[in-house]
Amino acid sequence: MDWCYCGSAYATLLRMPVTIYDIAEGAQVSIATVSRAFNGHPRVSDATRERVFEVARELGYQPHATAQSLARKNTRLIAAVVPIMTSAFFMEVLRGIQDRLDASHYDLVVYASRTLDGIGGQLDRAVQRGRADGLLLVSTPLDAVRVRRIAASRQPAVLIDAYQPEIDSVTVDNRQGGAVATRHLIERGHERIGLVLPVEGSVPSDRRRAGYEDALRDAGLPVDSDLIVHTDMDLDHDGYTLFAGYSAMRTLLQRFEGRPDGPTAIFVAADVMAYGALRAVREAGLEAPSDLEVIGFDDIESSAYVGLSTVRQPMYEMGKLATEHLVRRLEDPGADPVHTVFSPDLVLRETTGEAIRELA
Amino acid sequence: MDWCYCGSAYATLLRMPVTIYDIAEGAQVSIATVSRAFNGHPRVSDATRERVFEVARELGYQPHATAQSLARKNTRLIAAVVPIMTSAFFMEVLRGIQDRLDASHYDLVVYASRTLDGIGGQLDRAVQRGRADGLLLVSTPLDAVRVRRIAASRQPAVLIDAYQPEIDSVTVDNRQGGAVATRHLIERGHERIGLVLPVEGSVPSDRRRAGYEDALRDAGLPVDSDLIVHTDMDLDHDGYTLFAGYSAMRTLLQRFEGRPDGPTAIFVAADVMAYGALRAVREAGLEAPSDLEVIGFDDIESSAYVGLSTVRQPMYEMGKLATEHLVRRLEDPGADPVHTVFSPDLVLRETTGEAIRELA
DNA sequence: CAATACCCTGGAAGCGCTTCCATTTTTGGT
DNA sequence: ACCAAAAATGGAAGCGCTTCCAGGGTATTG
Repeated sequence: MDWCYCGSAYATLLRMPVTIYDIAEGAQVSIATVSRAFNGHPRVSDATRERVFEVARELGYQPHATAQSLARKNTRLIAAVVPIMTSAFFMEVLRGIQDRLDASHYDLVVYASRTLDGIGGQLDRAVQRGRADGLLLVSTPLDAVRVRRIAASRQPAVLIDAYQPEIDSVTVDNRQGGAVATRHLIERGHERIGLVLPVEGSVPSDRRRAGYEDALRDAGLPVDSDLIVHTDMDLDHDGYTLFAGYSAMRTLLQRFEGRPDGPTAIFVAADVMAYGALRAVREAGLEAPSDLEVIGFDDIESSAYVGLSTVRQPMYEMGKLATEHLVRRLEDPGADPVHTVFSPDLVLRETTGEAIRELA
Repeated sequence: MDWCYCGSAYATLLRMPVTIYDIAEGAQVSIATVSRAFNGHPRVSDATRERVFEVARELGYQPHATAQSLARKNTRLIAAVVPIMTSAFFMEVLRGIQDRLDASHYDLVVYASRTLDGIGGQLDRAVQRGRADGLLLVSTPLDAVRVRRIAASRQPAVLIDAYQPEIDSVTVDNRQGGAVATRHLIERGHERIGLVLPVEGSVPSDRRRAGYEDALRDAGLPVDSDLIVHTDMDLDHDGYTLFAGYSAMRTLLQRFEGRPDGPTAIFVAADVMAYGALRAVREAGLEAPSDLEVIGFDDIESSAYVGLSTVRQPMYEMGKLATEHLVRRLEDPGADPVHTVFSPDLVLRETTGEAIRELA
């Protein structure tokens, strides 16, 4: 090599970060050319490109992400806002998001909060100007103010498991799911069907409850509020926890203790909660499905092991599709909002009397 | 108000993003003063500060995160690199990280990959200059090259569930954990103890195996490789899956079918896998713990429901503590590496013959 | 009342990159 | 060999903020 990059050598000596200027100096070109070479711009001669890369490699140059973001006016970051809630639900959605993002050049910033209250603050951080290029909001309830703030932020957003007319969304039909689960129990001959729910006010569970009532009414059965129980504690994940299901189920069991009109089947609004409910059932000396049939909602991974009948929500697919929409909208900001609604599927296993079958 | 910010009004009209210049103009001060006001700099008169905030609120100004990052030379972003592996494990660690981060001004970028192969690329993205201020590497095996690259990136890093002499780390003593689990089975009178492992080469599981062998040797029992089985499939999460446990267990069961020297107890290297293993046991017409006792490793949430005896790994605490270390190091870059090793705890439940007890 | 100190504020230089525009060099056609 | 067109390159202006340095105003002190 007959060129000399004293400046760079000096920088190296001081362990200074290597900048585009060092490369320019080393390769005897302008920084504009270095930039173009690195960005695959066509108007750079092969010889120059080679030389630039050579020097860059030698000096261990990496473009500075923040500087690129500022100059390009985009961060290559997607923000996902998540109230952890059912952690398994979140995990699956996140997997879907990640998988789609892997194929893009976006990285993922996760804003998680433990409660619905905390979620507002997380959202605000995510929406900060210059933080991320797009927003993925999972199970995030939005008031009008926040919807406006999101619109004002000019960041494309996609809702997952939540709905707003003016924003793209990917949801599952919770009401239909609730109806499907309940109808299945009805078809199995049950007339007294219990319902175990997380805290009041959670939108998805309210809709599942609506579906439950639909199915009962369609079958000409009464809706008995004695058969419905909300978690009153463990608000940590909005009541979508094993323990919340356990304690709610105990409440229900105790309520009907010694009475002849107790439930013969239970619809639990989330699989994690159903695990807890099943535990309570066992502790009461009862057996599922012989004494009490149980069906959940979600179909998280371990439900296959537990043998829990449930309503499957395509969580992974929802995350993936939402990300797909977001990435598309990032490239083409116009276009009307798209709303995708998945239909939940019934998955039958032991807890509603299905025989054990092989996994996979 | 007697001042006028025509420029700002104009900007608002065009829906241009509001910058520090608009605020400066509106409040009749320089941008330097606006910046100082927003950063809580003491040398700003109360009157000026008020005026700046007033205008900012009116215009809906938010500082531009990227521009701040470039000027401040820090991103207020922490990168967490995670091979998803046992998703429950990851979730718990992530919760710990998030909880600690909530109390700071850092946001979290998650780099996840499905396999150990993919993790390298994720790491490279996370390490990019100007991307994040610090690194949290969960269960990430590092070769010498990567260790050097991390050092070169000048980003503080903390390893979780992995060890490198020159980098801060938070781990659990997997070997001890393996020994604890095995010793418990030995104490319960078992002499033929099976071992179910994920793919070969996973560092934590290798150490758990070492502990298993330690305990056997200490008890004067032979290490019989026939009793040890690795997953040969489902490399998706490195074999840390329900199905991988199921299939490995089936292999083991078939191997000893009809033989009198089969295992009477099994140590499964991860709870998720243990769920699959238990399933295989049931399908074989056996019952845990009466026919076969089973102990897992991790103590993920649902294990309490399943009644799985296991070795508890304080995942949440590990994430939280690692983040604590990282944040500290971010403020004080010097200082020698700190290595924290947690001791795993034995958690006894039904699958090793413990009676059902109440939850929580 | 002048001198010293202290506060508050503004000017301006970056942070490291992208990209428009202009200029120089090369290519190809005749 | 000459000219127009195309290709390659450089100059320079940002992107939106932080922060150093210095200037000017007001308050404090001898």
